[in-house]
Amino acid sequence: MDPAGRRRAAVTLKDLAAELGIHVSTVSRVLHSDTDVARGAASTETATRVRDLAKLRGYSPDPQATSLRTRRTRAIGVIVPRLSDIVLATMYEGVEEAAAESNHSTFVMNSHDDLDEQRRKAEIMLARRVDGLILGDVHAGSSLVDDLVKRHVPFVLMNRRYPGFPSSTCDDTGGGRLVADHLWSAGHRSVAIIAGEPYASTGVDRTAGFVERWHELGGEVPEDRILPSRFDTEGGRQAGEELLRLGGETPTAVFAVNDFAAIGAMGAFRAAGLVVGQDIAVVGFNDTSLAAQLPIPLTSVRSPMLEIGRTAVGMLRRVMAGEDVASVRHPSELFVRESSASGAVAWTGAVAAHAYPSAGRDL
Amino acid sequence: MDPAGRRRAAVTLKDLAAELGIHVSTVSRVLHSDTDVARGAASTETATRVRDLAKLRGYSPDPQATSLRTRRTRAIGVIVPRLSDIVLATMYEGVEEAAAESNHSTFVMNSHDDLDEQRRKAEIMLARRVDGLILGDVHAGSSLVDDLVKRHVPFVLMNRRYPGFPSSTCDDTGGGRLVADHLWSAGHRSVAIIAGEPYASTGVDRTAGFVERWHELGGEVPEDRILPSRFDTEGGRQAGEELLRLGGETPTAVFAVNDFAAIGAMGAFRAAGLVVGQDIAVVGFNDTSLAAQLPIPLTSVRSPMLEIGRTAVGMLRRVMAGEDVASVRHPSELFVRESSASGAVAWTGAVAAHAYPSAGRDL
DNA sequence: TCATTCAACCCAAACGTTTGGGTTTCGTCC
DNA sequence: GGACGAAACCCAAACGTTTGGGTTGAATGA
Repeated sequence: MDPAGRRRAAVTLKDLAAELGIHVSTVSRVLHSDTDVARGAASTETATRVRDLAKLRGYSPDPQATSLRTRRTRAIGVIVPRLSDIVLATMYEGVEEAAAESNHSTFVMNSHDDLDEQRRKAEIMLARRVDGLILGDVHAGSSLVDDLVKRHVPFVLMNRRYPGFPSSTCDDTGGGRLVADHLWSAGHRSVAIIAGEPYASTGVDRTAGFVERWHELGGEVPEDRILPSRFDTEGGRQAGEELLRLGGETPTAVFAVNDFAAIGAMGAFRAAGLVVGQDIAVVGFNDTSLAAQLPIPLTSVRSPMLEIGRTAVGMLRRVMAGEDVASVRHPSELFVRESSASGAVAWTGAVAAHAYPSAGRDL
Repeated sequence: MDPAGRRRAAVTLKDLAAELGIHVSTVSRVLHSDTDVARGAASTETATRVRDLAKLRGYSPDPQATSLRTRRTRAIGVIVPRLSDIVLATMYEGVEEAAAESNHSTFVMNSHDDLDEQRRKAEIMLARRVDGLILGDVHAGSSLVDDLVKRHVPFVLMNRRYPGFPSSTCDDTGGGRLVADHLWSAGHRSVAIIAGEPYASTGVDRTAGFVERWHELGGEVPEDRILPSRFDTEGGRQAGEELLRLGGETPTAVFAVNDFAAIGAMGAFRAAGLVVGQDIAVVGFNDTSLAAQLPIPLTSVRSPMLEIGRTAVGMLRRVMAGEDVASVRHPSELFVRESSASGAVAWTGAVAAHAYPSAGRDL
């Protein structure tokens, strides 16, 4: 045992070649050959000898050496606002899974939704020579995407979209419409929206979809009832409090574009003496695992987060191959629960999971 | 613009050397020199010319080439149960931050707390030639750590500990003791514990700390009132329901070793008609951002998750340098909120943040 | 019989760095 | 005036792969 505790050097192609008495290039071709062997590289007998020894010695190619030679790292960079946001974390899980399946590895970094940090993190990724980028934090009007295009960096967007660039997102507009339909048919006419950050297409689209459908139904959403907010619980609470401070009648229903904001808003309403689900309906978005398990189960629109991540990888692979790819908007489903079941549902907590209008079953 | 949209090749040392009319090794030394220049590598004049041109051309060293030569990747691998668990995600944020500061990059993978997957993910990391590993998912009695030691792989543990190996964790035992003190002094005598997975030191230690202190105070925790559980909301709900199904008197207080399990349990209790904070006290662990914002704010022990992650990186760097390092247990703080404020606190939601006994201020 | 073909290999040059060792060209000292 | 030493460089090998192009030797075809 050496004092430094140094790891013993990994076995290389050269080692295998020497042990077999053949040339290193032959070993490489055998071990790498796409079209099985046959490629004229080696006899079947030699090929099996090579493969057997490789397995025996535990050979695994040095990715650094391979990258140096092939000019590809098989690594993709992922930038998200923050991984401690369960939505992005789940999307990233999908990314990691799909990337692993195609033998890519992933670097992920947090940008904290800061424009400078986005750029900085992207530069770090590129300095690491990633083969492509997945951006989960694109801001409306950001110039970063244009720069990346100019530099011929392959990338796709995830979670948030940006017109003109390929993205893997939820059908946020459609999701907003589902919520409008639900609340309207439950008899609500006075509503408010906790709309999220204005630079994020998610919140903007969900809000737009809701408003659009609400108008179609004959309703109206006053401007001052659409409150921007952070996406976290604290942001939802602040927006909820703000809403209560506004003059005029308190709305009978609130659509928060994010489950966490919804939870914060519920806290604010409860603190003001309102009973969520009776005095005021609350609807969230994403249907995170929490929503159904809350003391007052939260109505929410389920977005296929894992799938959004997986799709992003597939799209990126095609972009890296030079293909043109179209954006994908994954359909969403509404899950109605006690938080918006308007008094009819007993407060015993029995979950009435009648979905509306594109029904989904609850767990 | 080339048809494949190929990225233009990055500028290399050779490019710079050619343009300056000097040798590539000189450029390398100038740009790399730890002890500023002076090293006899080049004149100060040449050095500035080199540096200026490098900046101008946007030179950034090829990490693959560097790694190939130096046998170090400056990459560290991180394995966690799942990144969609906000606790691990936050620790990872700390890891990423600290790693970036020392110019390391990080790969992170999910093991889903599956032993085979742990091994598989570790192998993938090692195949990528990471310089070291941070394991956030070690299981009690796992043989993986021993194997890593045998293979001289530098690693540290995070989040969960394993006797005999360096780990960066929360002082889980102490946290459990804080909860015991709090509940005891609030007058509770009949308690139950939702204890988490038996293979995770976090849950085990928190439970042990609680029980230990409870005994010191003269209390008793019946065996059947310590329920194993998953760490998520669903797991907490199941354990809560199980608890209510048990015969005998319902406990007046429940300690869940994790905020999410606590939230699930709160749901179960409410569904049974119990008012959390009045009929039954609930305490969680980790003080995730949700806890304070819940409709019924949750008493919780705050663990410094970010710091745990940062510390893990510092420890790993020392392990990689061949030093011996001792485990670090980060102290925790109890934040008392309405969920365990035993009726005295009004249900208006006014948060009474009197901490006990090692007080912490609330946000 | 001899050119041709093919299988089964080998050769060597890259990819971009790092680094242990030269080799000049001075200025200085004795 | 020659030795010496330092400053300021250059040289070349190595890290582990990949890959376009050899080179054999035997079998085949006309």
